[in-house]
Amino acid sequence: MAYRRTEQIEARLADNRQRILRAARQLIADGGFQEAQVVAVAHAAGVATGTIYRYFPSGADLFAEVLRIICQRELDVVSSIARTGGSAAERLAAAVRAFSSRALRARRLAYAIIVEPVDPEIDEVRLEYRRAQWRVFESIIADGIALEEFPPQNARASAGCLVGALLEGLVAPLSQNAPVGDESEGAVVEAVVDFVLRGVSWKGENR
Amino acid sequence: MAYRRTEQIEARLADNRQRILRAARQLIADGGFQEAQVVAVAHAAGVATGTIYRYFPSGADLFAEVLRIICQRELDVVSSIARTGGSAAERLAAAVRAFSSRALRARRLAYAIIVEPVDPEIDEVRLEYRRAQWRVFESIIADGIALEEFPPQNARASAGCLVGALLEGLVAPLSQNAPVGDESEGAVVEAVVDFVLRGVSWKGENR
Amino acid sequence: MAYRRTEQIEARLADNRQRILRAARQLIADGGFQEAQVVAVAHAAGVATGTIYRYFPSGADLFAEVLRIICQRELDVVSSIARTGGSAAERLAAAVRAFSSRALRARRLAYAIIVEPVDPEIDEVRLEYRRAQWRVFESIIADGIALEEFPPQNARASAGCLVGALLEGLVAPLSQNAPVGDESEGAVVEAVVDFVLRGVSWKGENR
Amino acid sequence: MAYRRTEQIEARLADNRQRILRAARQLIADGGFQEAQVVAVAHAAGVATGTIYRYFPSGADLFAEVLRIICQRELDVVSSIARTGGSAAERLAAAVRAFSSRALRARRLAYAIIVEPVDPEIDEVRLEYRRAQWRVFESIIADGIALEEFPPQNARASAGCLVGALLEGLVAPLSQNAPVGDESEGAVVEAVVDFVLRGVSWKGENR
DNA sequence: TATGAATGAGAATTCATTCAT
DNA sequence: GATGAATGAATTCTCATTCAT
Repeated sequence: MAYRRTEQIEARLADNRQRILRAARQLIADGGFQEAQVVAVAHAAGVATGTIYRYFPSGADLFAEVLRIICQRELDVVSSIARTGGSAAERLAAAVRAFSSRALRARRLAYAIIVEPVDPEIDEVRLEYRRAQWRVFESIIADGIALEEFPPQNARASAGCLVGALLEGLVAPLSQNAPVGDESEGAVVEAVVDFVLRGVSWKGENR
Repeated sequence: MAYRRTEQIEARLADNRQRILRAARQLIADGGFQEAQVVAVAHAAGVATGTIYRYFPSGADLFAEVLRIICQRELDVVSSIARTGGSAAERLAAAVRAFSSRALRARRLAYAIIVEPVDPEIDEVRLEYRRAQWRVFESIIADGIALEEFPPQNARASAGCLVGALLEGLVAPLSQNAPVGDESEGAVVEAVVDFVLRGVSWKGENR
Repeated sequence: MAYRRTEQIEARLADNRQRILRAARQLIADGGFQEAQVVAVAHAAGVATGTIYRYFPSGADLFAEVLRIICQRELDVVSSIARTGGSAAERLAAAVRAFSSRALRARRLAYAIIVEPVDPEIDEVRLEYRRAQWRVFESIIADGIALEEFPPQNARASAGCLVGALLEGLVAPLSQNAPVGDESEGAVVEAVVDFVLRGVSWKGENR
Repeated sequence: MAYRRTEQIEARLADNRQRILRAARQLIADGGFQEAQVVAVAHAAGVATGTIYRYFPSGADLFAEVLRIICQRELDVVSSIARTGGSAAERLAAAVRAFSSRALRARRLAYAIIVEPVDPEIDEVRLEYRRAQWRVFESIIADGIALEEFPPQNARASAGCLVGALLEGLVAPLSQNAPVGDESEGAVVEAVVDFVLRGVSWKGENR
């Protein structure tokens, strides 16, 4: 009898794919890309090693896909906030806070996504994500400039600085257990928000 | 006749060590830590594999040493500028410009140093370097706050943001051949300088 | 269809393990631990190097396991004989003969097991085996002392001497192709039996 | 001017040779053949690595020579005692005690010499030494048989057993930190002496 | 002759990928 | 399609021996 790709089979396939991706994500979140080896992912997903290669051309592709999914979700959250009403400064602050709070909730994962590269192919995805992040912030900044809420500036460069400030100011030190001082995390987030808001804003006189 | 460790021999030994370090540095600059394997370094340095181990306890130690040297040099340059006279803002701008111009000269290397970890031992060095960078900028900011040149702020957090802004704003995109726009590099540097200066400064009113 | 670990597959796995152990044993028997390297074992077993590591955590573990198996078998034979009925002297003689005849059948191997250490981990197994051997003979001697079949003596020290006499009297010279004289092996065995029996027995007068 | 091998030069050469041999001996005594690497010997002897190769064709030859010297000395001591007056039993006991006390004084060395092989070439020397030891004891036993002090027996086999009993009874367990009981070393030596004397003597009746 | 830095073959181990079942 | 044992190239590190100075 001929082979039929029934709905049931389709469902099982999709399910397997999901389980693999989820397992990989979990492993990355726990131990970074370093710990996420193909065999380990297979084991965690409850499938055989070879099965991974039915769904992904290679281990690198799998991890790139994981990264892509996570990044996309983050980006969606941040950019939806960015589209909310309010002044540019308000939208910027909200976006920064959203990014921060999410990153702080899953530090090891955030570190792996943002800082820990392993493979050029994976790095490529990471970079794409960063560019997308830049664009989200760039558009808010550009809006602010147009409205004269922010001074004229290279919006793209400022967006880059902003993203960098977020990453370094929040993710890197926290994920590394490098204390930033006695402040609670919330205070650090606010300090970062202040910094980046000043960074894009009109400069005052000494007072 | 007894063997003498003549100056010539000393020179050869020192030279070998230098050649190994330089070869390692070059390989890292070209292909990151990924490409920098002990055998490859030996080959590039024109020595045998075993020779590497006469000068360094392990491959990781060699690469950590490379990183340490490069970072120290960068740090020295930036911190010596940070100690020069002038207002806090002037010193900050000078330090940022020095950092930037150097990083732009060796992008792949800067990327490897700053972003690409490989080994916990190496990562440790990288992290120390970052903390040192933070401290340099933190002290300038603290000075500025004391002089009321800058507003009250979490100097350490601001320093972190500043370092992040530098890394992301300059190193990461440039080293990845991701164009930041049509501007020349110099313009990007100035945009970054503007951003971070605003980031630490008094905030003005909309105008 | 789901993968089933069928009996056939189980058999193949067990067979592989056996083949690796047997290949290792053979290599040790031929050239001692010196010649028994992981790659050589893999080759001899007809498997890839990596396969060895599916069955054993490390090369040392493999070789320790080989040693353990061989030693255990020898010990079982000798100690089962030691538990047979008869006078202490009869049991001792029987145990010594059993040990000897087996050792003579595989000299190089016996030598490797008994004399040739390579690795602390392997040495540990060898040592345990010797201690177990001591205990077997010690208990027979202690029985003989209790029954006044043997004179009072340090049973443990005597057991050590006995084991040593066996090893040196039989294994070492024979395994090294050092002829012990014109006698057939059987005669040597009997000479050793005589020696150790006298060694534990009442001493007579000159006659 | 022509090169002259003056007495002074001869002396220096002999001195170097001695220093190398002594250093090697010391290293073997401290850490066994395992620790005695050519470079380490050179360092300990205060000469260059290459110098070793002026005096010995290879590392193995050096260590074999060390073994030869130590063994010869032991043999000389034991065999000179064996030639002293007294009954065969007295001479045997004296030789065994001499051997034992010397071995106990330098256990690690004794272990290395007797038990720890490393290299076939070195092993060869060890074996020769054992055969010489056998012969020393064999001749005493043969004398005892001729005088009817000892019963007829295979003198060579008995000598082998005797050597084995000594090695296993004294050297192996002690050097391995395997306690032989609560007895002091002296008691163990005496137990071994008793065993081997009984081993070569007339057997009595149960009493 | 003496020196000791350099050599490089060799040994152990890892892990992405394949393929017989 | 799924399985997971098997593969083996790749990598690190060691140490006896050589040879330019």
